[in-house]
Amino acid sequence: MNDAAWIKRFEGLNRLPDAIKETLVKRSQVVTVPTGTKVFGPGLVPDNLLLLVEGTVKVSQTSESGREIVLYRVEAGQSCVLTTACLLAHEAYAAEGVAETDVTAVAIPRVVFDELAASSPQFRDFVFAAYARRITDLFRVIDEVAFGKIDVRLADRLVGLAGGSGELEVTHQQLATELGTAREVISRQLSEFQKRGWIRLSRGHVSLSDTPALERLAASA
Amino acid sequence: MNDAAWIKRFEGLNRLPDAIKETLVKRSQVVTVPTGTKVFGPGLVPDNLLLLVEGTVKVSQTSESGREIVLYRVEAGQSCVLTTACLLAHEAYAAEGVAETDVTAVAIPRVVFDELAASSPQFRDFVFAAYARRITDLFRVIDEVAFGKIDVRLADRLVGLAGGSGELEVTHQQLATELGTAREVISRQLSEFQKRGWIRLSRGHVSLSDTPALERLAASA
DNA sequence: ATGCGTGTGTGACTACGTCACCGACATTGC
DNA sequence: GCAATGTCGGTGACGTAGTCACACACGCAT
Repeated sequence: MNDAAWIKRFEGLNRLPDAIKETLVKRSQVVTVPTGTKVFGPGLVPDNLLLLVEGTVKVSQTSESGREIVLYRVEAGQSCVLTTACLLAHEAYAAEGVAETDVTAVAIPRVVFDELAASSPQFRDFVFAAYARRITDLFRVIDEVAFGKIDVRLADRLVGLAGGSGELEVTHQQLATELGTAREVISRQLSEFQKRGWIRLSRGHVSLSDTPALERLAASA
Repeated sequence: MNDAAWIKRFEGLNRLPDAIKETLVKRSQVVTVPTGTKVFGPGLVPDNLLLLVEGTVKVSQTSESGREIVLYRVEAGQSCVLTTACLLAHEAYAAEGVAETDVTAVAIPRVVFDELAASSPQFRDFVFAAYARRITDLFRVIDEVAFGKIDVRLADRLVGLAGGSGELEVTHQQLATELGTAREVISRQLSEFQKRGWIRLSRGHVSLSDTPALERLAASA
């Protein structure tokens, strides 16, 4: 019962009454999945709500034509809440989630989710706040795809993905997928960034040498 | 109590127990809003969930740059459910909803919504099913904007907007807004359709003369 | 008729996406 | 070591979509 520790990681869950916390801990299960695992996706009717304790899950969508775009990432302390809609509506899911790192998560079974939603206003708040966040993310994606310039979007993504180190191991194709564009477009844009001295390129590797410059470009959205 | 008639219009609400139906009818209010009214939007924290009995609400998003794109429409028998996330998460909403026609709707106050969510599994199902539908819509928009060709998207939209009559009163600019693109692009595309004999154009008016052709193009998504 | 606001047409240009292809590099098996 | 193979990245030519700067057409009010 003392692994209730994970609850602290989740913004909205602290406020839950102790009785509810207990149910949550007792009736859900801590699971770990290795990098690359498909957490949910078309054909997989999910029957758990996942709360990510550690790691990140990349949620992306693949169109009929086979092209792919990253919708958002679920980070530690967040939940795969959009799956709940399908979870309860028994619908197939158009997007798929893949573990980008080794992931530790708490899996809340459908029935438990439903009980909690019934019994705890705070839990409902938690769920709807998570929804609001994701939907906002989707709105942002639509805005960027529809109206954004790729140099700006790419700069933004590079900074976002690099984290503190300024080093990232990605292929041009992977970056193209992030933004839902073509590999060549990314290649050319990266060359341009390199020419300006903002990054250094090598096979499967990008290293940011002038992060502020990239941030400035990204900010000019 | 006999205006409970509207409940029948909503797919998921028929299954509600009578007691719940009664609460719903008693504690919500039928409202009518005229064409053009802003139903929700940035700066307006919504405190009602609207169930549309009659009319349609157009939900669109405007980017910082002032460009606009239509996200989806709420039709009779559906609900503005995405607002509930903000409703309960107390967040501002990035999108705005405008009554496209005179609208009759049932407004469920926040507290009633919360009570129903607590007390009725069927109501929760209804809400999450509505969510699933909207989210699916958003995914479709992303897919189309990112990977779709405008001729296809335009053909699809023309057919969708025209309804049975095959006549529609829209400016090229409005169609551009529908798809999140530029007026010139629409103008040229419409000219092309006209050249092929699929439509006839006049100021502020489009009349579909070969709907099947448009549908065929739209289907080749 | 004159003027004005809104809606539409057009050409030149830029940005992005597509296609076809080639060469560089890494890995594996020999 | 060398060759075979697969992945990754570079490049030119081209097509489609979005941008910019206009000019013109129509409807309405004065």
